Amino acid sequence: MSNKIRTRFAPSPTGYMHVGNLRTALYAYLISKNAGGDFILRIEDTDQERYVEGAVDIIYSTMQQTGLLWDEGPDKGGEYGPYIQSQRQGLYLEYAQKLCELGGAYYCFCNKERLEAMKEQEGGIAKYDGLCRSIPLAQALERVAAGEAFVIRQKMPTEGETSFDDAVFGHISIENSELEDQILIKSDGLPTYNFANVIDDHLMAITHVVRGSEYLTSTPKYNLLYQAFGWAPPEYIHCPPVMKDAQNKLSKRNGDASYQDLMTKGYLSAAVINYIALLGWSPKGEREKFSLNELAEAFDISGISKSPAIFDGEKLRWLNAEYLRELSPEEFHQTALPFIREGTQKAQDTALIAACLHQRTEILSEIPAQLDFIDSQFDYTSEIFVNKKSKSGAESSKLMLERAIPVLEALPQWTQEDIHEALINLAAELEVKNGLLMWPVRVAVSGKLVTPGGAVEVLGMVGREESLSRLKLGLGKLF
RNA sequence: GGCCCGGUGGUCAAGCGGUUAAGACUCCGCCCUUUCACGGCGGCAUCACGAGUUCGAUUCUCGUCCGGGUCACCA
Repeated sequence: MSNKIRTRFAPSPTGYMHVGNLRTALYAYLISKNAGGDFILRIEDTDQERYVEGAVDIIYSTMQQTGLLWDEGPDKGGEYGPYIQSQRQGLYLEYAQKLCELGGAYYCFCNKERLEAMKEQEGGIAKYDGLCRSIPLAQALERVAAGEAFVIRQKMPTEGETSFDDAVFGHISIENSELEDQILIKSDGLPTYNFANVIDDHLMAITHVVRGSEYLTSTPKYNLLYQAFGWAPPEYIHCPPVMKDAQNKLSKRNGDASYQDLMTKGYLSAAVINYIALLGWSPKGEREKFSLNELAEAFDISGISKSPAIFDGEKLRWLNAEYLRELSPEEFHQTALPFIREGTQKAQDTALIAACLHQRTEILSEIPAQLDFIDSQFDYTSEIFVNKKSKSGAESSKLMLERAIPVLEALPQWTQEDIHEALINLAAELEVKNGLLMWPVRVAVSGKLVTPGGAVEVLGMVGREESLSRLKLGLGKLF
């Protein structure tokens, strides 16, 4: 009826959602949304042995958190349901039988022993020899009725070649002699992935098939299936793989690149989506930051690259930092709060801490370690009072601390404004650069060379009483 | 091994026969500055190799090398 674009993401519930999967889902989503089309979620669980409990929930939650919302799916319904392959079982066998009648497939009664023996003879790599091709359909049907075990195989042409045009890779052509009579229906009656995929994509009216490039060479087999049924094949958009390094694809076993892992490390969902969109796709202009909606608007299949892309954690960090910085002070305070509390329980003014952290945080999980000086002070030596750039040394620090302590003690209120004013005025009075005074104050209160904030902020974070006591302690180290 | 695909700086990448070969991350330097960071400015660094086509190749063709994928009753 309509020419609406329909794409689908069709994962198998076999474990975690890694970045490569997520990117495929993202591209499928973007391609449909760019054209105002529909995005369908289908669960491909035809392999009962690899099914992992809870995997479906991970798929749901990941897609929801990232905003890849589906228009039709198992939980949502739609006019092409059901959207879980195990609930469509009977369907596939029916179509396979029909294909046998059409001459595109045949029943095969060869047992696994024969197949394995054949493979062994050929040195590990052997195509099925087509022994059962010659069994007349009527006879095969009788054997099936008699209860004999069988599979259904696709009948490949033996000559010529089959080709198709991929939206990314262009024209792909494969000799038919390379193609095996692949199994469509397994002996357990369930379809293989390749078969179920074709049936479902057709029945669900999928117009654009988006998937990894590992399917590139099997696509001719798909098209032969479409042809045998007399159906129009979809557009194919094969995506290059996401790599961990030059040799290895990104995978759960290789590292920690699952979406969930990134979330616990303190990455923002929007940053992850933005980053992986750029892994293998390049926008027209020079802009790199895109929200999901902006991506949908800008996405263009012609920008998808053919070559593999290595996942670069450095750049993700940078992008994540950009997203963090874009947050309003309130938003940042809120999202960082759990991490701030992990670093300090005593601190009163978490808004001040958040404000200091805001421009220095790349990933949230780095926050606690930066705050370790607040609740308790580490021991340090007087060496940290020496800083070349501030021209600070032991002698100057001693003097600065001696003068700063009474000034701070005399402060009626421990606010950032008052502390700042008092210290700036003191420096002016002593006719020294701010840095010369600020350095010893900051290191004495924190005990650290690097802190998320200057002297004024650190005093505020640690609090009046504790700060003064630490300043005196620091001064003591200088004698 | 057969077949398919790919190869621009360390990484992501633009580029479609003539460019000083964009841009981003990283790294380095300078400025700003109350440490670090942020921000600003500047810098280092790339067309895998060899032929051919062409007045001219990063762009086209072939070969070599390197890498990936695929050849399951897995998806």
